[in-house]
Amino acid sequence: MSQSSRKILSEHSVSITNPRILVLEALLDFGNPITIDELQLKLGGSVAKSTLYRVLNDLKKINILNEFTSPDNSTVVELILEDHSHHHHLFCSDCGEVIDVELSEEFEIMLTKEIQKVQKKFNFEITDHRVEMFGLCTDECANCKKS
Amino acid sequence: MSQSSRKILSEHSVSITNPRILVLEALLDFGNPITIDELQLKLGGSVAKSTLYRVLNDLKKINILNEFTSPDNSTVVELILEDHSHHHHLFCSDCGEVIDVELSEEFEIMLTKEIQKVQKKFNFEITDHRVEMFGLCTDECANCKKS
DNA sequence: TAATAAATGAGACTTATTCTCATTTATTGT
DNA sequence: ACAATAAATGAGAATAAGTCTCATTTATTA
Ligand SMILES: [Mn+2]
Ligand SMILES: [Mn+2]
Ligand SMILES: [Zn+2]
Ligand SMILES: [Zn+2]
Repeated sequence: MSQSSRKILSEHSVSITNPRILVLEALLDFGNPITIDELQLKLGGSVAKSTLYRVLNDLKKINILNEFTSPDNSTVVELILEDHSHHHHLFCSDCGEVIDVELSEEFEIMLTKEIQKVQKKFNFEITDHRVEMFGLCTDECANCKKS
Repeated sequence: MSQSSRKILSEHSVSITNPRILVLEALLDFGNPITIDELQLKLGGSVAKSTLYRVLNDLKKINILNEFTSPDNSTVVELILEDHSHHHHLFCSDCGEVIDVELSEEFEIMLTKEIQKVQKKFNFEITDHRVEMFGLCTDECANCKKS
């Protein structure tokens, strides 16, 4: 693990520093999309707040970090790994969990065709897309209030 | 216009007040998704900041306002009107413009099927979804830097 | 029109993110 | 391994979007 975070940094010609290693390892270890709050908890003060944000920006710049806003307005980040294929997200409106979702290849193909139509219609160059789904965990979620 | 904003409010049994009328008319007049900054500009100080946020929350509560975050992290709002059908959004990463996009019915049907699969797989109750597309205006945008 | 509840404005407050700057650390060439 | 140099860090100040408080104004209703 310590190896792979260093490797990731050197592969992207970014200098290898302790905060960067710590943040990368926290992200690798968690393995799922994580809010910045949770990430800070996980780091337990080992990285200064200002440095954490700087490191996250560094990772965004080298395109290995994806950041988005959840419906409750918390900032969520996730590593983009090599084996990590294109996917989308499912959000629980109650407990705030964010789940990675892969949609079918046929669906993605159809979406690509739609995007091509939109590009033409609006004379846009579309470089990325996102499908987000919102709802409620209906089962065995310890954090969801089972009203 | 003054009529329809009053009508909207009374139809939703919300009391008719000046700030609510002013905000609704600004949104109706603009007609497109608008950032809160732009909305404040358009209102030109006629509504206090605290009141603006309260009014926007009121409109969300009666389900006639949609709010989302653009890729540059500004908050965007848009009215949900009766004639306003289900649609998605296209964002210019350069000038920040947000454009309403309707995708084909076949696409939406296929997406619904994908969502059903996801519901089963994760035991979720999915209530809403969003498709977002990101890119660049390639033409005649006064605000886009034509690098 | 009077009584009552609801909404507003002004500004204080909160809090996520950015910024500053003195200090520490990583890198590179010797 | 070492010194020189540039880059990164930590601590905390600054910024700013959004919320909250409370005294005052306004809408509703009878
Ligand atoms: Mn993900
Ligand atoms: Mn829209
Ligand atoms: Zn849940
Ligand atoms: Zn543009």
